[in-house]
Amino acid sequence: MSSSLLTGLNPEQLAAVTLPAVPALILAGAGSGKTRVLTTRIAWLLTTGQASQHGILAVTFTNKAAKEMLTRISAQLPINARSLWVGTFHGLCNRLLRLHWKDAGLPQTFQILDTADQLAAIKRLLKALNIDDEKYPPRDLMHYINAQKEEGRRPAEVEAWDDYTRQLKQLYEEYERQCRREGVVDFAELLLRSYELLRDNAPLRGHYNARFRYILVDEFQDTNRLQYKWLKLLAGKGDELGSLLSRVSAPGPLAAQTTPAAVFAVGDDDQSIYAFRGANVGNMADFQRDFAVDTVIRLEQNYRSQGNILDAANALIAHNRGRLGKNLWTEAGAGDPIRVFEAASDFEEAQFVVDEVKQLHRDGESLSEMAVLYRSNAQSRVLEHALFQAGLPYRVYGGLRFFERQEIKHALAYLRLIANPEDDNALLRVINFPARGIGNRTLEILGESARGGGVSIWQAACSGGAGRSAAAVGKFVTLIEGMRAQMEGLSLPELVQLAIEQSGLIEFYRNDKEGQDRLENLEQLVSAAARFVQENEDSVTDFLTQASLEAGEHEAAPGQDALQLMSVHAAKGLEFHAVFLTGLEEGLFPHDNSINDPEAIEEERRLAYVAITRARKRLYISLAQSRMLHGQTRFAIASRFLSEIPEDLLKWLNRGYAPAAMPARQIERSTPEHGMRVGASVEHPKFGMGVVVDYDGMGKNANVQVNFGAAGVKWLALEYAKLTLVS
DNA sequence: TAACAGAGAAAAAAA
DNA sequence: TTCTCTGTTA
Repeated sequence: MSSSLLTGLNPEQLAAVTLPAVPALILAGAGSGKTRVLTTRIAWLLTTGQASQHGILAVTFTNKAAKEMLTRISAQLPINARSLWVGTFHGLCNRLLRLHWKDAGLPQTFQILDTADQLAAIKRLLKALNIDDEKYPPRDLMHYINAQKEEGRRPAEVEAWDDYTRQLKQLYEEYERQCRREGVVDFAELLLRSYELLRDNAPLRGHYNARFRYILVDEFQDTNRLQYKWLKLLAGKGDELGSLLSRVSAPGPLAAQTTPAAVFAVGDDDQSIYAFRGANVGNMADFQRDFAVDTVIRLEQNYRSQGNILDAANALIAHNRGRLGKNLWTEAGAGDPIRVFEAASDFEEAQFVVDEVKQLHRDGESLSEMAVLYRSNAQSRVLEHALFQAGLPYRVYGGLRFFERQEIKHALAYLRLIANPEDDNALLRVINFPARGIGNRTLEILGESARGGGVSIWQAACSGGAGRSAAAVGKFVTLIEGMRAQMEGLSLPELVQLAIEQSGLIEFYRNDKEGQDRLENLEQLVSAAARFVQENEDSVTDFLTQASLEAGEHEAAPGQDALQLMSVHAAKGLEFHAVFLTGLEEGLFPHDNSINDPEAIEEERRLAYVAITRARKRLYISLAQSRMLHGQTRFAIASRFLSEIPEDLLKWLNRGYAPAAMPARQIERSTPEHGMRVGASVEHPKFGMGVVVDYDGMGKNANVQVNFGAAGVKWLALEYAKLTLVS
């Protein structure tokens, strides 16, 4: 049985899959069969009887990855999906907290705030405390609080050195109080609370240490500090502070005496592209040190891309310093060169993509096997326009997901309110939606009376005293109580139906001339609830939890064969026959905001590496000399990343094109006497290559403004600056 | 209370 | 350019 499981694995994959119970770091390059190794290892542990379904925990970052893993395992073995702990960090923490809500100090039916809910809660807090939100922008405060939690710090552990930080700390504390009062937890809290639960409860920790002997981690390079600390605790590696605490509070035999679980960490430092949201690549080194890892396996054979594409990726990423080190190779041939197109404008670039896609499609490639990637979502507009004109079907990834849509959030807020009237967030969301005559003034009065009495807004609303709008508020209270009275004996989908009808949401969107899509989404919500009770229990809390933890897919409904448009971030983990990597310009990719920070540049480079390694057979790289950005035409030079790819791998499709062949659109200014027209390429002995952005003055007073990319944008006096015209 | 106009900002994103 | 937020006006 296990022999068939292992056939087709290469030596490194086989070694990883069949490792004994030791901590191991698997450096899995792009396209090296990482998911296969993870799932086969689980299947192998189970079939050889080394572990029971009970004893394995596997953690990922996205629901998609978790589902994929479960699907693949069950294709190899009959498993009980419930007894296997496979899920996202947040999903697994939620599972722990639901099981041990009492020990964790949470109400049994605690609700989960997503980012938008959290921000709303913080705004409300600032208003209640009368804090100037100019001085303490809600968004900044949210980041501050989340950052503290991700470092594992409660307000008591936060250092404050001046009035400003003391205030931040104070606000963090008030925010926690508010969450506790309302019975809600945010995403970071799921992690932190679950971490503290294990840290402070020695028997419980001992139980899970004894249970999960095998812990597998996917995308390890994306873990943040708290996630790593959580893993350490769960693996029985203790936490200096934690074991100290438990030694004081629980003398006697310690859980720390159990042998640590075998942590199988799979990651790729070269694909670490989420530092901006707290990912800490340093966890890979920490892991090796803390767990005394002496098994590091490199998966370097790539099964996805052809040679030239891999060579380009390897050469590019070699410019980063401090890598753990890896070099992808393939048995496939070199394949096509990388096609490079330098367009005069973003319009021309889009047209190029359209023409090539059409050609490939004519040659028999399906559109869904082709992707257009860009650094920032704003770039999709021009592309979409050109694709639309050409009548090519396309699908854009990004934007709002199903459970993030306003109509869905409104409907869920009614459900939340029925389930828990103390939920001020939910109440404020819908008390006047659809409009029922309860305005700001009324809400202020309600808010003050709630605060004064130390009660929820719901209770304040029930006790009347809402000023002139008392009648409207009373009607709202009656509405919600009416719904709650009727929910007895209703199934979840029936309850959803009831909520969207009686709240007036359906009627509101029916009368709204742009509400058609929203109506359909509300209907889909009822179907989603019906599906949920088939696959799970008929529980409102569980449904609301899933809605918070799984906001749904980013893509538009799949239907016909369509070209895929997405940001490079969104493309991670995917692969395509042909990839168009667009906008390879200084200032865009790498982005302006990264240009002065060497670490940020390295992350941009890893991002480019991820983009390149998405392609199987064909890779196109394009750039535009001029581009409409923020309503203005900007000129840029080619990205440094392009010059970091060996020339012999590149095939320039239009190098040395005649400016006359450029579409009329962009350069309307005539060429000045010195020849440095806007858009011209120039070279400076110190600043290197640049592009002329503007000029003024004549003769001895002539100045030109040049964008040198990395060296910045500079005004230079032509008389003194040693500028030479290149093109 | 709701609609509207003007100002200001604009990288990426999972749970 | 286009979206979001805020303050003003009907």
